[in-house]
Amino acid sequence: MLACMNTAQASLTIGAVAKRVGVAIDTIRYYEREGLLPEPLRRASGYRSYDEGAVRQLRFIRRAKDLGFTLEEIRDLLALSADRHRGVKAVKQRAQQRLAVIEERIAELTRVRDGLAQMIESCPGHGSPEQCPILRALVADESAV
Amino acid sequence: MLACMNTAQASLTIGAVAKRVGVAIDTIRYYEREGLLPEPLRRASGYRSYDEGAVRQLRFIRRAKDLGFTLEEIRDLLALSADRHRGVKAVKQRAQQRLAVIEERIAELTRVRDGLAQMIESCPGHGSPEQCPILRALVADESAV
DNA sequence: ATAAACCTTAGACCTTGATCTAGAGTCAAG
DNA sequence: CTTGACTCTAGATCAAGGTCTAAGGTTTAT
Repeated sequence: MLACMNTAQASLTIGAVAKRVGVAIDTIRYYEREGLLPEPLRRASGYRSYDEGAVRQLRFIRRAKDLGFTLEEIRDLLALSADRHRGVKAVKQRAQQRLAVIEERIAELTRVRDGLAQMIESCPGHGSPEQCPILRALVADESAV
Repeated sequence: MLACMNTAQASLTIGAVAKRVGVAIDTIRYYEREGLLPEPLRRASGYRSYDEGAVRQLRFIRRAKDLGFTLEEIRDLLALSADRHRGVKAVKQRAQQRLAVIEERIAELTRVRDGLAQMIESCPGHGSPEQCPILRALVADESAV
C-alpha cells in the first residue's frame, strides 16, 4: 500500500475493490457470476485478488448501468469491446439508441410537467372540487398525470 | 373516488376492460390487490363489474407507468383524487409535491443524457477501442478481453 | 495467540411488476 | 342443453438485480 505506484498487480481484496468503487461485495460476486467481470486470480487461500483493471471495469459497469443500460446490454458491450475493429461502431450505435430512449422519456416528462404546472397555476386552491383543474384532469380527463 | 354524475354504469367484465385498455386481465386484478384500482362492484355470480370510470382510471395508471412512475408513486398520485374531501387546497399541495418529484426526475435524466451525449459526440465510431471514450474507461489497460 | 475483521461457498431470500396454474363456477351461442 | 369462452380464488412462478445466511477458513492487529 505504500510505494506501490507500480502498474499491474495491486492485489486488492474484494472488500477493497468494493470500497473503492462504492459497491457491495455481493454485487461484485454477482457480476462475476453473471459474466460481467472476469474471474479474478486467487490467492493460495482462495481469496479473490484484483488489480486496477478490475476496478476500472467495475466502474465502467456501474457507469453504464447509471446511464440506463441493463446488465444484459452491458455484457453485450463488454463482448463487443473484444472485437477491436467493428466493436467501436456497434458500441456507439447502442449508445445512440440508449440516448434516443432517454431523450424521449425526457420529452414525455417535460410535457407532463408543463401540464401539471399549468394546472397548479390555474387552480385557485380553494372552492369546489368541480372547479379544480387538477381533479378534473385526474378523474375525468385523459390528458393528465 | 371516481363517483361522478357521469355516463351510465356500463357493467363491463374484466375481460372487456382489459381489451379496451390493452392490458392483461391478471394485471387488472393485480392493480386491485395493490390498491391502485378500487374494488369493483360484483355481479351475483361474483364477476367483477366495471364502468367507464374504471377504464379511465386504468388508462391513467398505464400512462403514468409508461412515463416511468412506479406503482407506489401512482398510488400516491391517485390519492390526489381521493383527497376531494380534504379540499382543493390539499389537492393543490399534493400536486405541487408531485411536480417537484417530476422536475427532479427530469433533472436526473438530463444529467444522464448529457453524459451519454458527450461520450457519443467524442467517439469517432470507428478505429481502435482506444479512441472510443465509451470503452476507454474499460480498456485503459491492455488486458481487455 | 487470540479476537476482530475479512473472505469462501452454496443457496435462500428480497422487491417490483407482473404472469401463470389449478380447480372450480358462469355465461352466451347454437 | 351442451360446449366453449369467460371468470373466480389462492397461491406459485418469473425476471432483473441484487442481498443475506450459514458454516466455515484466513489475516491482521493487539
